Amino acid sequence: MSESEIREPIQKRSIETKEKIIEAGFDLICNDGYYKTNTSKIAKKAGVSTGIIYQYFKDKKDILLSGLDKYADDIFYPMLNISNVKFDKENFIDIIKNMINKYISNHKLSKTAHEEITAMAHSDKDVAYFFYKREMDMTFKIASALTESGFSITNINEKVHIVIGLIDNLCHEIVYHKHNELDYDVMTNIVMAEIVTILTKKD
Amino acid sequence: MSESEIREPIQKRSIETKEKIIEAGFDLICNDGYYKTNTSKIAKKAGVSTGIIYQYFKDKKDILLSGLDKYADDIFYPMLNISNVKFDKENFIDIIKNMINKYISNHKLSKTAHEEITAMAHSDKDVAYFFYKREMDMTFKIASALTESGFSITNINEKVHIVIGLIDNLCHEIVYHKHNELDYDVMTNIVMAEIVTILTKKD
Amino acid sequence: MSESEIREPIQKRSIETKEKIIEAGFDLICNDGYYKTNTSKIAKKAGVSTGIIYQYFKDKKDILLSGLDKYADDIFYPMLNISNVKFDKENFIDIIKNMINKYISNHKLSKTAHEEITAMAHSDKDVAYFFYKREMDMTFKIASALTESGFSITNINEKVHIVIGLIDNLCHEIVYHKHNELDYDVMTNIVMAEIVTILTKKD
Amino acid sequence: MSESEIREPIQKRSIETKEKIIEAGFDLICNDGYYKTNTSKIAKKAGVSTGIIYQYFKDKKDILLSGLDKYADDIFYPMLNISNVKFDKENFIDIIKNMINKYISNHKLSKTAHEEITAMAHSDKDVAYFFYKREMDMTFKIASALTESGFSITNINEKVHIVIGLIDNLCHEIVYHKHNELDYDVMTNIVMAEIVTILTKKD
DNA sequence: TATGAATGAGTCTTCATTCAT
DNA sequence: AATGAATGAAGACTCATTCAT
Repeated sequence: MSESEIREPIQKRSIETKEKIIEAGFDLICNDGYYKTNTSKIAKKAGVSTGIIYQYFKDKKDILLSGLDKYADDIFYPMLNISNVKFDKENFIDIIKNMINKYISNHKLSKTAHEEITAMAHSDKDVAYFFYKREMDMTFKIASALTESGFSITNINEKVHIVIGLIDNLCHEIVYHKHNELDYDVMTNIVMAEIVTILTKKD
Repeated sequence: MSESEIREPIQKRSIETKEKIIEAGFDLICNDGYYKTNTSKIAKKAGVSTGIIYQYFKDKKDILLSGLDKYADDIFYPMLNISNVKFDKENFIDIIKNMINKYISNHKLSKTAHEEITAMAHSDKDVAYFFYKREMDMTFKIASALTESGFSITNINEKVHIVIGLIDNLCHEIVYHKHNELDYDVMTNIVMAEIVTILTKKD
Repeated sequence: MSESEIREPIQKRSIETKEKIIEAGFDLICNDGYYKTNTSKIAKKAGVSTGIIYQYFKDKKDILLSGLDKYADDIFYPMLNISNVKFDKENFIDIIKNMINKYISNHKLSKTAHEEITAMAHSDKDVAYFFYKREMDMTFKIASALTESGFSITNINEKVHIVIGLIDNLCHEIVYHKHNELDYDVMTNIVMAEIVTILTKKD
Repeated sequence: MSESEIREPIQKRSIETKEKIIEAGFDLICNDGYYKTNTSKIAKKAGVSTGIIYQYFKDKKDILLSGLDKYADDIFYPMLNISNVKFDKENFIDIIKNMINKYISNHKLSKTAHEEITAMAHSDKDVAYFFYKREMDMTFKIASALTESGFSITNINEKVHIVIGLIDNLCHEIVYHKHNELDYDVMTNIVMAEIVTILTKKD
């Protein structure tokens, strides 16, 4: 029906406007949730009119998706930057530990963001697809890093994927759940040991 | 003063009405998602009037919470029933395997339900709290079962919690993601082995 | 998507509400035009809330269509009532004359209504279809009336249809255009004579 | 004071720009309807910026009106060209037949255009006025042509006007309605005969 | 107890028009 | 003379909740 073309900004001013909308919109969605964020709030926060939003974005969700493109790596995959550091047998444990810490501190930074976005990833197919791809990307990247660092691991993708899940769960548990009955230092050590086992054991 | 009290049904008919609302509401929410389910649909499906809903429930979310109370165990923790089966060293692997299969088939049965509810668990604090408690319950139950079956495991709660997470991730991956690049049989075997390692290794 | 069922009113109150909305909506559309009439004006004029509109009507156009169902005969086909009067060779001219007068006076009564609705009939496919059917209905009715009154006319439907068009044009011209250069009495006489010729001439 | 004057283009380029806007705008309005055509689509189709539109046109409707000035004769009064051909008693029927055919084929060429513009003529007073004048123009032109061709007809304007209406109705019926119950060949013949009667009968 | 009619604030989105460049 | 970014009021429609019966 409405073939109102989405404009790809050319002028500097409009590029800035688009960025402002993404930033404001993503920020609100991360803090308040997708359903509690409305376009007028986004416009207000971005300091623009509501109308302009629909010149740069197909709809509200498009803002979220753009925000993910722009910020998801920082929020969800901060370890990818660390992984530039070469893995090697000696600093292996430390690097993993580092990744976990980085991951946790990052979760803490944007506590609600993780939750709100994760919620969307479970209920919205576009967001789900976004993460579906990212997860594989990350898996491959880490697998490559390991291989390049001299590790020779069978079924490496499967194993890395499992490891990422382990870390994810651990961090989530630590940041959000705070089950008093669990000892997180112990848990972290178990997970760390597990990771080592998975990645080094011959099968 | 004139706070409209939520009625706790006493008569049989009232109880049935309340149950019908819970069932209809939870079913719709599981299938379509919380935000796409409205109270009029729920009333229609339950065969009651919209007005009556607010005599048994505080608000729409209250229906979801009630539904969780009633159905969550079946949907999210089907292995708890299996766990009545005693663990022992010999059938240990089989039982785990069974749990995983049960878990997967259950996920498949109510594919969207898991996703929609998980989404809520990440964005709504009440639902989050519900699962926060359930997770610990399940952890303790399984830990007890293991202990009663003669296993002697240090830091058992932490380990079981990690194991549950492993299984959860695996099932989710298998049911929803279907990353073509991953071999799920291999992945399942790795996870299985991992579980055994975690639960049996002396630390 | 939105399966918000349209309610068929049961209670007396709701039937009245629905009628009020149709009346208010159709009246506004007839006076101001479809595009200048908005749902909140309709609600206000009907003395109801905007929300209730969408329990009885699919959308704004549904109100128009309902209005047509209810009022179109009075506005567009007032001659149909007259046509109950039997045609016969003697009072034939008088009856036609009567029809034309009735038609004209009716046009004058609801001057803008005719125009706005005619506009819609030319731009909206649903409204077009509504009149598509009505036109044939009217043609058949008049044709039957003629036949029953003893007229024996070949190709009667075609002829009646043409006659209706002639009357329509004449009335429209008289009511709306008022071309000063034309003598409407003369014109009426010509049209009348023409009608007689068409309906009585053997071909 | 600071009324933004509408510019009358003098330079060749400006004139071309204005023409492009008229063409694009009128084309879109004819195809999609006035309300479904927005200025940004017009600008895009014309290959100009939205801003420039308001330097040549007072508002959106001004474009439509300009389009009518430029194209209406071709679309709505194609027979006027034919009427250059002299009427005479011998080829009279053929010329009328020709006019009808030309009219019909023209309607078919721009099916939606006729409908959309007719709709506007019934709902917008400016467009209505445009056609109000054109109708008389055409009536006079054809009347003159007939007179010049040696016909001597009383009340010629009234008669020609009625004839035009007959043709209009016929064509509209044939092109848009397609009532299966009507035989259009028969109908055309009746109308043709009628026209001859009207224009030749002494009264 | 129960009904279902009614509310009205709130949502996303559109678009003619203006304005800074 | 021209651009295209920006405006913001207005529109159709939704829905959790309340209320009259």
